[in-house]
Amino acid sequence: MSKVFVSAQEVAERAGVSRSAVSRTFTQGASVSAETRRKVLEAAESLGYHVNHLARGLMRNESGIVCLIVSEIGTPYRSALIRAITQQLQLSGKIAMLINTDRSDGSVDLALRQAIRYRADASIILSGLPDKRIAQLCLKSGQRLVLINRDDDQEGPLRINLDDAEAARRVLTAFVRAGCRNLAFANSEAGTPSLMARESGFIAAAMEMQLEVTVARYGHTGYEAGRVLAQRLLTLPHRPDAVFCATDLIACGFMDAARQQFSISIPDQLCVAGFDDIEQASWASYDLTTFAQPVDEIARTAVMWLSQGQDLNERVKLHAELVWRSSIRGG
Amino acid sequence: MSKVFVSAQEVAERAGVSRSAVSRTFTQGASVSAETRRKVLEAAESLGYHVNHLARGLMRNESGIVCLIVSEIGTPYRSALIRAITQQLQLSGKIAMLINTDRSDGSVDLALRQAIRYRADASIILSGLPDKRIAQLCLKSGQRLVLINRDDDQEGPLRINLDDAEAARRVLTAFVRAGCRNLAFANSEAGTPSLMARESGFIAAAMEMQLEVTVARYGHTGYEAGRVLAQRLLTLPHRPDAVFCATDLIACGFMDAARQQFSISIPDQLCVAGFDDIEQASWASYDLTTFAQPVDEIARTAVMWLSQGQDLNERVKLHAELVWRSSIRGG
DNA sequence: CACAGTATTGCAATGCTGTGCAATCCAGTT
DNA sequence: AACTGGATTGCACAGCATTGCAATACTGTG
Repeated sequence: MSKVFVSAQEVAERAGVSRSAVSRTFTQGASVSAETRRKVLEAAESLGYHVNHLARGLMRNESGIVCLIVSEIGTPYRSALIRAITQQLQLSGKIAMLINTDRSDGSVDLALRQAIRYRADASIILSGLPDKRIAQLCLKSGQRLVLINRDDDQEGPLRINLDDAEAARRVLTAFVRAGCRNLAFANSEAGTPSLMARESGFIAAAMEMQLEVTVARYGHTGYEAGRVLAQRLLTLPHRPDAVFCATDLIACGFMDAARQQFSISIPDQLCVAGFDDIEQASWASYDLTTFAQPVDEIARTAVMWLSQGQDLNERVKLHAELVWRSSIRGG
Repeated sequence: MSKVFVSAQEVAERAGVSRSAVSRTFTQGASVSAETRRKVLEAAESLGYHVNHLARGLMRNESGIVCLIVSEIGTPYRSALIRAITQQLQLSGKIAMLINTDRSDGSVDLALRQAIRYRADASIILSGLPDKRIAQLCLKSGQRLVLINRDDDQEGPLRINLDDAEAARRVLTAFVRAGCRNLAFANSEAGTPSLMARESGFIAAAMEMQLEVTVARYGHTGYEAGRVLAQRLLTLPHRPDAVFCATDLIACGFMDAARQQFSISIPDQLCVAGFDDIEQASWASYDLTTFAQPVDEIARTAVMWLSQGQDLNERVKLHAELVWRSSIRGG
């Protein structure tokens, strides 16, 4: 309980060198003789010395910390993304600070303030959008910002998005090829840009083929919403024979309700598509045709951008690959 | 790209006070007049000042950082626990650093070293066990350690575990009451203490009732393992009529394989129980009887212990509540 | 052996904040 | 008016590591 970390000073004394020598031993590319280095490392090892990154960050004006601002951490897609990002960050010598914004809604701003306090080199935002003023404050402080799947026209941050509309078009083609004419779109009420892009992309593609789409929206983006949406859409006079769900979680709920409460056989009587390719989509009970979020590519893109000095204010659109499974006929 | 954070010095100049006054304004319980406070806050707001937690941590010898050392972040149970812990940490004014140890295997030690470098006040370990020497180093530095679900006899850390054996006993009772006699246990090869405790607890309870248990182990703890285990156990001459799966993920895989490949009806021909109560266990396709990991209680216990000064070296056993659903007959 | 050139090393300043200590201010009291 | 006690305030040091600069050690060459 003494809380005594050993400092470079002590290592220096034990090794019989100056404090600078210790510092240089632990700094990439600094000039130290092999002999000094050996003595320092030995002393450090025996005392249990570790460079104090707080002090280093203070001095270098670069903490090595990257803030991950996330809501709904327990969700399959989010947690997969977190996994990928932390891995990439660690590979490039940085470390992730995780901020959970599930509580209130001003909390993204709170999170960004926290990021500033710890002098994070960057923040990666996977939940709501930050207030423009605070985002500017971050950028002005030299902190970089990455927005994932939340389209925004602010200048400065890197914005990574998927080709949602393109994906929606492909789903439509698949549905039509399977002989479906009675289309539906199952969405949540969250209204995030990527969800809305899937919805409007789907509707637009349908319109080109003279087809109509019944849209239903309900609650948060999750399994339960899928069940409720199934209740709504499958009790319509013209029952849909194909439904594109805005996310896999919604699709799972939808499929379960369709089978158990309406005894509908998938894909014979109803074709279903999802989005995200969460692990559960591949489970035998669902075997859902869906679009894979390129989580590793997203993570690589974000972290690479953080390491580069130039090219602020960029916009990247990544491709979501169709993963064909048995929830759509034909293929 | 200027990377210029505003410092207390600048705020002091703008407000026409000393730097100490600024510091005191942002320190709980320090003595500042209302007028000075007002001037400081105003200047701080207009300049966009935020206390530098790196410097504060350096000075106070208390960074406010808690390291979460986790493997398999994308897994439902793990991510739910991360969510609960980050929430609790934030409520008590701390912040989580997330370290992903999925890569190599010495990585828990690497992670702890990282924790020391950032002078984390504590580390919470949800993955492998740390080398004893390094754990000692952490404790000696005044860093606290929490081990969740990984029993270990080291002195110093808080160890939080569940009553796995007790749970196993209750499952057995339920199986017997449902008329099952041909018992099986489906485990992974991971061999973590909690998994093994469930296994041996189940076997011990069965033995008391003169029943035998067929044990199978395979691969990592996940859905795929469940499928393989089903292949093995359901092709035995004496096919089991009840199986206790070490985790819900295994149970989901097991159920899917049982139904689709063996056309077994659950719970009529086979009773299934799981452990963790992940979200998917409540999905209609599974509706799995299982034990709820008290994630919020775990998180509260851990964070509370971190805030208290005394009582190092403690051992806490929490209760996993049975969640009764339809995968076991009767109820 | 002298000298140029390079590799090491130590000094001291720097980054930012918290806090003990002494000085100062203010209000209230006799 | 002098004095007392408490609240504020500023000074200066501490905490830890990085790094420019100048001094020193070392290597090789003519």
